[in-house]
Amino acid sequence: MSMVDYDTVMSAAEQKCIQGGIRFTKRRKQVLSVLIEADVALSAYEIAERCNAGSDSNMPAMSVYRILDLLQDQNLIHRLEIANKYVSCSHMTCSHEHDQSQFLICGGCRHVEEIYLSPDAVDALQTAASSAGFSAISPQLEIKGWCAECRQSNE
Amino acid sequence: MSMVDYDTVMSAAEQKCIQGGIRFTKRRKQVLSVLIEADVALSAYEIAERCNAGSDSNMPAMSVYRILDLLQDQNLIHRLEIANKYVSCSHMTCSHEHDQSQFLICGGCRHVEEIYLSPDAVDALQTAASSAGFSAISPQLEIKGWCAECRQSNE
DNA sequence: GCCCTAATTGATATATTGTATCTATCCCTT
DNA sequence: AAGGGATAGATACAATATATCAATTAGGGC
Repeated sequence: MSMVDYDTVMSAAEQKCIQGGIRFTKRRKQVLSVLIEADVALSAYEIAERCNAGSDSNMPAMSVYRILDLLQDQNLIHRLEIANKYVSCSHMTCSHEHDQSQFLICGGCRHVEEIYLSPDAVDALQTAASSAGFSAISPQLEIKGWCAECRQSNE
Repeated sequence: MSMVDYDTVMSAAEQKCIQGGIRFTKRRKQVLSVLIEADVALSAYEIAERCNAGSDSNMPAMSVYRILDLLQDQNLIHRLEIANKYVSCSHMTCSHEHDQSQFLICGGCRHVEEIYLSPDAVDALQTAASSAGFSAISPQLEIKGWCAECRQSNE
């Protein structure tokens, strides 16, 4: 997320919260900051740790969960169910809606990479899902795989 | 799994275990039976409960986890990471290898449906993964979506 | 500015999922 | 029958997540 100016992202986030009818409080800023500054996906407890690292702040894990739910509702972060971890949305400063996002998650080291599937590929998934009686696939796709490093060390 | 004769499946499973150099013990049969007879994906603790339901059997959850790992190694079951649940493999009686399997998981009710993606669709995913530095996607794909019922009740 | 209300946070308890470790038992081989 | 590796039992505990109620804070109308 260091490709976009931090302040720009944070004020875009604030706007989204206001539009969503919620406040962008100190606590919420703190959690979002940690995710924006992290270059990896983090668990809720890891986020709490980073919030508390070397400061007088006392962020309980329970608050982190609460805030994560909320940030997710505002489309500011993504929860990766395969990894049980969270990442900040890479489209926070975009004004238009992003109805699709896709993540690759390494089954070994749990490294997460955001990718962009062709509309055709997404269509193929949607078609397969429809045939099975599912009216829609999630706009957020998680695909497990193996990064080159983990692939090597496992063979 | 009721489409194939239970005994046929179980003896195929036994063969796979023997070929894998492990025993097909009473405990392991018990866990696999529960999964074969279930028409939904089950959590480890749900499996333990079903093992113990109305009998003198005492299957601890810890044993279930151990056995699930083992059955997975023999390709007899699948662990669905999005749902934190397990299903029996629908190809247990096949003699050839199945290097791909795909599951749809409802984000609402967690209903699981096995689907079959076209090789083209899988290729598209693999290509996207390669571009992102992943050498391989998992042979087991999990796609979250919404079944028709849950879709309705959420809108 | 003050009060009222609703949103937010704190605090505690507990549920759920999963791993680690050590001991006891089983069963195959010789 | 004995030895040894595989399997199962038992216990503890780590990690992830939810529920609930009380305390506090912030914003809007007066």
